[in-house]
Amino acid sequence: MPVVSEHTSGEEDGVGASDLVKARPTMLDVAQMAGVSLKTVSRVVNQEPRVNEETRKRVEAAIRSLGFRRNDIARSLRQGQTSLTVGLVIEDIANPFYAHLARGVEQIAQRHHHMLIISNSEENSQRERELVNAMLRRRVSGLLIVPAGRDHSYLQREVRLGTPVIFLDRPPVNLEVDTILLDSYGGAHTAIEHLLNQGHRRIGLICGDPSVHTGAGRVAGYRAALQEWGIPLEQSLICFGCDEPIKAEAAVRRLLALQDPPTALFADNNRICIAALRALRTSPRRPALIGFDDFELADMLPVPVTVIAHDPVAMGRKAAELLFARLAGDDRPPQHILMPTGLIARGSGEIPPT
Amino acid sequence: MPVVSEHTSGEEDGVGASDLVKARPTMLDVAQMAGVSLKTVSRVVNQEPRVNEETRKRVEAAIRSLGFRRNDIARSLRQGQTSLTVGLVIEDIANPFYAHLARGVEQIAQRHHHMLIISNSEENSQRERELVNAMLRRRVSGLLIVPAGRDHSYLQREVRLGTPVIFLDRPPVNLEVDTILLDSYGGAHTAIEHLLNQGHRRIGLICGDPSVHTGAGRVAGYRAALQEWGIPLEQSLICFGCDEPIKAEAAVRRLLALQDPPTALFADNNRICIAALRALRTSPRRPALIGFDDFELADMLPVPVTVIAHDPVAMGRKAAELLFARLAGDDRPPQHILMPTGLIARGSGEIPPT
DNA sequence: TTGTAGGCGTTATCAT
DNA sequence: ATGATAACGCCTACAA
Repeated sequence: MPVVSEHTSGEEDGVGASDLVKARPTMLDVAQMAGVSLKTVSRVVNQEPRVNEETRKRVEAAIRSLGFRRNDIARSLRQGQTSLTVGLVIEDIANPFYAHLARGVEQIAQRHHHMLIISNSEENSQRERELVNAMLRRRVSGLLIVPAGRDHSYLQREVRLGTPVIFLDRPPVNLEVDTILLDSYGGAHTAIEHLLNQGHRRIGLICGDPSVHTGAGRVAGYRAALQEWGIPLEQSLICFGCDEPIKAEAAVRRLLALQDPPTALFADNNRICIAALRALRTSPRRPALIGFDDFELADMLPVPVTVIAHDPVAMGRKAAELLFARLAGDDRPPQHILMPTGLIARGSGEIPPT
Repeated sequence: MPVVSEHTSGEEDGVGASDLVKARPTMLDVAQMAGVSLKTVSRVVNQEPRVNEETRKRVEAAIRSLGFRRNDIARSLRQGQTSLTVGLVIEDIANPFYAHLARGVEQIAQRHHHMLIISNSEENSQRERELVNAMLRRRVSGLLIVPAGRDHSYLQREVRLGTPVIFLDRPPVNLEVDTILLDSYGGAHTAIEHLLNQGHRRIGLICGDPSVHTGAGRVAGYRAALQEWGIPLEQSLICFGCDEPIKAEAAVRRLLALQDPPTALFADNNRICIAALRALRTSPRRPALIGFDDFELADMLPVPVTVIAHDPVAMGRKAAELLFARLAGDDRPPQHILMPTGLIARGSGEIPPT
């Protein structure tokens, strides 16, 4: 891996040769100053072995003196298809789940001397596609996508061309590539079973779009657990479309106002869970509550919140590791990885039915 | 699970053909297929005006058929110095403050058709410098930096070369560039004054490294407010070096164990504040508490937390807007912008002294 | 150990 | 309206 020496400073920092000021020095400039050929500069810059110690010193002096910095754009144009950059498309970096995901990705990217381009799709499939295309035009080495859209056939050609693409949190549609998902089904199943074990029989479900994969998996887990216990599904206890906090709050209030309200709630994700907590604050009732996704301060709330937890940093790391394995030649068939979840009992999920 | 047919291609899969499969089409390929010159393809791709409608259609068909995607690396090599990318160096994207900052930056970057490279310095000045250099080698259009290091003269030449550089949250050292800071002094002053107004006279301060600019400003605000009220500074009430949660927790416990413990605490930032809350949980005492930085769920805790709040998204936006103004030719002298802070009283800061 | 020639994929310039 | 040719800054291949 070629590394460039990057000592600056030591130079005249006053006004200096103001004509030279606006020109970014190239290897040619360095070569001329050092009295060698461009190729020799290239050798020094890329720490190639066969360079005379004398020459190297002279070139390095010129590099420092000019403040030369290798142009990685030109480098990657010549050298290969890649720009030592990976692209990450998420919904919103301000959501801690994605921020942690990004953290994990970047840890691995740094290790492989890659930088990370992050873009927010805002859950808009049109934007997702534009962002992906913009990244591909910039020739990212690979792509990590939390998809918003429902059709990813537009990536088929790119994948065939050899760009590693990995889907996170939600699977691709019309595309067969590596996919890393949370065990939504298992997590939801565990949560519901936990509530059933406490004696709850009427369990409300507040979730977002059930046609999104994560939503579907969690609904399926909810259903399966109830069915295993022989408890009939009650549609009035299931609230869909609660993606925005306001809708989730309203849903909770509606559930609690039912003639025969649920004694427990299961919240589909961190944002919905927090919205539910806000709704509960103004309610006389105190149903049990379990949320999918752990979140900061969950343990510090008046009733500490029981959650289905997982490790988004590990998920990001795993995805990035897989991506770099692909870049290194790993050509196994597309992998489907399920990240485990676990219940953390803190109190809110252990409230008995009333 | 939808499975996609994976025919490699309709071509003969001989040795020669498989080479074509791996080749990303260039403008030349498109030109040949459309029977025009490379330059005409370029005109179509870049939506230049003087192209015959007929020709344009033919070229567009070829583009679609080949799945051509302009190589922005080659483009920016030729066209100018920039890669339609801006770099953002922060401490840790998993910290909500930085995540929101990044969100604001990206909003503006998207508007200017730029992508965002984000990197975590982990509060390491060496890493900061490496990341900055890596970004400059990639010829980012501009740089947004939350600095970890204490010397930024290494950026002087780059700044003189015309790359806009903007410092966020902390000022540069040995470098004169645009800087956007929080009003640390004013925020801390407001917080302490608020506590003094409640009757508190012994106010503990838990902060990180006081030589970091934000820390220094907050300490100064603390000092000034006390001095204005004629209250002598007591060193035993001031805890430095509490960057890690464990240290902050220990500091709080130590303060509360004093013979004459403080009746109120001021926490330097969001992480310290949360650490303080954890320490207080196991303590019989209930001092008042105000934290710098708002954080999610602060209003939902058993004692809702009074904070000095500000708007990190707006800060990111402002920084990015300034950056693009610079790129557009704005050559005013380096700007120094102070983002306002405000106190949000929620309860913890209104506990009376005991 | 060092240098020369050519090309990566695009855009700019100048013809036609 | 279209095309030929020369850059952009670097690296690969191949001499010297």
